[in-house]
Amino acid sequence: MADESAESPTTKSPSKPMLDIQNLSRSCNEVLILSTLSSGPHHGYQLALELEEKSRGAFRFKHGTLYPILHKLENDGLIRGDWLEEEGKRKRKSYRLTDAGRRRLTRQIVEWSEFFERFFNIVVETKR
Amino acid sequence: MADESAESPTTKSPSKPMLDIQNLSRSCNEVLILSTLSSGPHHGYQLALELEEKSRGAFRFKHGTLYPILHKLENDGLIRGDWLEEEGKRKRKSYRLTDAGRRRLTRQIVEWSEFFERFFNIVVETKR
DNA sequence: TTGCTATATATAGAGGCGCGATATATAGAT
DNA sequence: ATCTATATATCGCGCCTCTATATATAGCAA
Repeated sequence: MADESAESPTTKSPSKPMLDIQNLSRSCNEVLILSTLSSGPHHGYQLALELEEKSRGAFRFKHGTLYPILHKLENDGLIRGDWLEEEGKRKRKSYRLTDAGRRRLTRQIVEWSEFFERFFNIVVETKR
Repeated sequence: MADESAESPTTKSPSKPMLDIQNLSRSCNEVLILSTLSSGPHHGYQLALELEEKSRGAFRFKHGTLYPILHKLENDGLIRGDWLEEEGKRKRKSYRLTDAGRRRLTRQIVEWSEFFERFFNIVVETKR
């Protein structure tokens, strides 16, 4: 929980900070899901397939990982899920981004960019 | 301690590797430490200070995180620590990279590069 | 000398999180 | 009738980071 509700959403200062290392996995999963949803609604199973395909096998979501994350994101108001029941199809839960989710995605991308910059700054410099 | 001793270190196919998302935090901490050590020996406390400084405050190692990692890295043979006792100084444990640690660092950098590439490929593409 | 701060290392306990395993259910192919 | 792919859900294990605590010494100030 404990989200960014304290800071002003409109006047967003870009100096704010950073992803902490302890949350990299959680945040990475979140961004990948939100990113995929930003191109349109997906259901869970489809999300996992698409991410695996688009990453050429690199990002494989396990079911035991994916569904709890989706529930959490929905609970946090970042995505919304609606059950679809179509003829001749298994019923599925179609998720789409909320406005809050879209804002979160934008912010997360900034944070990841900063993280990468600093990370490689240190790693490449010392390695060189 | 279940490391990668099973796979051949020399004949490593570069097509396979990749960081899994679940290990991002662990691996990030590892790379930052190994990178810093690649420029010369450091003791623990000094590592934390230097990383915090070089990242302009972004990467802050807590003691409870740092020392267990150092012990693990030493246990895995990636770094080696020697106690230093100098006149008028607290005794410190000076760590330096082993050959295995240097190899691990090189490999980790490749994996992180691939990770970044795929990550941004997905994130930027869908966001655009 | 007493106390405070910075340096320096160590570890136990708490909490979070992904994953493996397992369960349920249906559509389509063999 | 059985198997596989689709589709969602949840429990418990294990790993990992953090907080808190402990130990120890050097240097400085009261």
